[in-house]
Amino acid sequence: MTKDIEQRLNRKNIKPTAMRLLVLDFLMQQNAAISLNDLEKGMGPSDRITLYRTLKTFEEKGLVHHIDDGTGTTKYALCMEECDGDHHQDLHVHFYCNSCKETFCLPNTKIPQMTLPEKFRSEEMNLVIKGICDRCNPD
Amino acid sequence: MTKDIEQRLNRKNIKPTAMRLLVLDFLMQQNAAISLNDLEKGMGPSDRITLYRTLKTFEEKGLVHHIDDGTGTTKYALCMEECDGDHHQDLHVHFYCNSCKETFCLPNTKIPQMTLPEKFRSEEMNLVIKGICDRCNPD
DNA sequence: ACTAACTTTGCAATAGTATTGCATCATTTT
DNA sequence: AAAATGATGCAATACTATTGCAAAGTTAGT
Repeated sequence: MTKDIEQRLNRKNIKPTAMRLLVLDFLMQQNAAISLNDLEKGMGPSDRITLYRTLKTFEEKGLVHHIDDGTGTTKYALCMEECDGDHHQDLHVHFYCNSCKETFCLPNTKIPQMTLPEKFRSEEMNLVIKGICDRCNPD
Repeated sequence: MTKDIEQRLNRKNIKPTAMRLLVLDFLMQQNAAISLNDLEKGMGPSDRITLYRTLKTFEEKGLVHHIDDGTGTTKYALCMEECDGDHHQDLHVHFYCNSCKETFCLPNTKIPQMTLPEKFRSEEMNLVIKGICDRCNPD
């Protein structure tokens, strides 16, 4: 079972250490984006800074992307497999639920094309929508 | 001259103290969004916390809105006059220039309507575009 | 297998932003 | 004029993010 986890690291040129296998495994079990704190609590006892750097490494290599959802706490989520690691702030929307306080990727909701004012050139975009997520919505 | 500044405060039900007049005056002179630090430096010697709370008050009353541009430092900018103070995370786009590191409101660039997945309900949206602003663009 | 070079990990420490508590001063109300 | 309310200033704190450095682990060359 660790095999696919290990391969996933290899495919991104990340040396598969024990720590990294554990972190990736944990990340793959999440359905919402998680903060460093969540990771620290969710994993067995492990050093916070190492976890921090593990996430950093994963991000540099294009395995995860971080989400700034406006809460002041950075969240992390796995990238799509095909993400190439450069501009993976990709074009999908992030959703923060005001009720359950979870942050989700909406991989199928893309940021629409937009015309900027004269001479502005866009390099990355970050769209966070806040509201009520599907599971918290009573309708 | 302070008259219109004072009136602007009054219109938003903000008691026009000396401090607040100064802060609003300063804000009106900016063409980019500013951080608490910018404000502190730009004003004469004044207490950082008071400035912080002044901005908070302005925000609650719908006079300014804050912008989370992903730099980790919250920026503030004046709202349009007609902003009613409730959902003033309005629908305009914010732009962060990777070159001059300034953050701007693009009041005429609105966030397009978008279809969310089933049962997701949107309450606010925050779109930050990063790139090169008009003044830094050589073209 | 052994050492050198490099990478990862863990602990300590620091930086910076955001935020609250409390006492003082000012302003408005009765 | 006293009481109540709001604003200000200082001190202190809470967090998140980040760096330095030394120890441990891994890889490569001989």
